[in-house]
Amino acid sequence: MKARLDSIDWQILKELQGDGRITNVELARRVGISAPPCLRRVRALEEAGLIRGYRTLLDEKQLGYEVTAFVMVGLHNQTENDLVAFETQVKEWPLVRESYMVSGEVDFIMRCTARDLETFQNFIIRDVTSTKNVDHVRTALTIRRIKDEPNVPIDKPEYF
Amino acid sequence: MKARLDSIDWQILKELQGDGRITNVELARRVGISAPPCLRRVRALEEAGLIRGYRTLLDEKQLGYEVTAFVMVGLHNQTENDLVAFETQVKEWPLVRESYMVSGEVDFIMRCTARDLETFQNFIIRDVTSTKNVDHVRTALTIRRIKDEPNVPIDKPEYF
DNA sequence: AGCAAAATGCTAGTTTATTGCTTATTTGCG
DNA sequence: CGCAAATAAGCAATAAACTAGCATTTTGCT
Repeated sequence: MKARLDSIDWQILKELQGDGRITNVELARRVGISAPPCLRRVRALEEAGLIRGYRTLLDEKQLGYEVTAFVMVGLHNQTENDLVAFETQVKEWPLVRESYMVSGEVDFIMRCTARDLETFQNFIIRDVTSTKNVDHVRTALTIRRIKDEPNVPIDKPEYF
Repeated sequence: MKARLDSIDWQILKELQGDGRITNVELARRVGISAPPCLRRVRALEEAGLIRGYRTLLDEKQLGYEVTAFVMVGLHNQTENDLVAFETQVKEWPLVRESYMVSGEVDFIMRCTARDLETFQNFIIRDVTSTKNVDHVRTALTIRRIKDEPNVPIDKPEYF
């Protein structure tokens, strides 16, 4: 595992973020080295966990998932046991795509996707609100997506 | 553009979601057809917009981005003009990775990433709260990521 | 400067991507 | 039901990419 990333590594990460299916040859060309060392760097970045994986983004609407919503949950008790218990539950709910434990007025924020409003409402009523230790649940249905650039901005590394 | 997806298309999407860098040969093998028609299907899915793109997921922490937070913003006025004005602003903030307009107690939810807490706080104070028409701002710092599977669950399509 | 470790580029063999073409399958309609 | 058109699949061939091994260069340290 590398102790530190040089400017070529940063460029590699930047290019890969923009296009996860770029060929290694093209990637090498863009960052200005030949293909073999480029591939070795990518493998090393994967190995080090800096690259967590490669994903294909799909259009949820077109696939029949009409509803995206945020669900904010507050628990009654927040001992480590309570938190882990809720986490375990969250992981089992297929509607939950992303979830974070947060500080503030709520304990968890979850981004959920459902085929339709009814499915979502059933999920909230039957599953979420009825879960042990859940104090309050607030939902926010998304009306439109404003921005979707999950990428880290690798422009001015300020790092090397 | 295809009117409807068959089961092979669904399998393709499922496999690609799981591994965005799988080779076409391997993908074809998994879905049970030969490589050329498989590639043609993928291209068609891209063309139709069902595949929105390919991304590489990076470990933000390791890259020096310590802070991930959700910011919920409510506006004073919500005419279409006001909303669009705020959206335009959101798109220009590099800290904002994802943003949705939502219904409920707040108007916008944004997922933000910053190098450190100070950067984030400066962003909130200097940029967000001082933006025209912003009524209230609530922030929730993430303590840990519970789940991160942005993928649509393509298991029981109930669709074809 | 000089050595050791690490990284690069080159070459070549293998695998994959991609295209044109033919055959098979599905679809729609009489 | 059966035919014709349209659609999709498979095959073969070529171009491109992947990847391992090796010689060379660069880097980091004393």
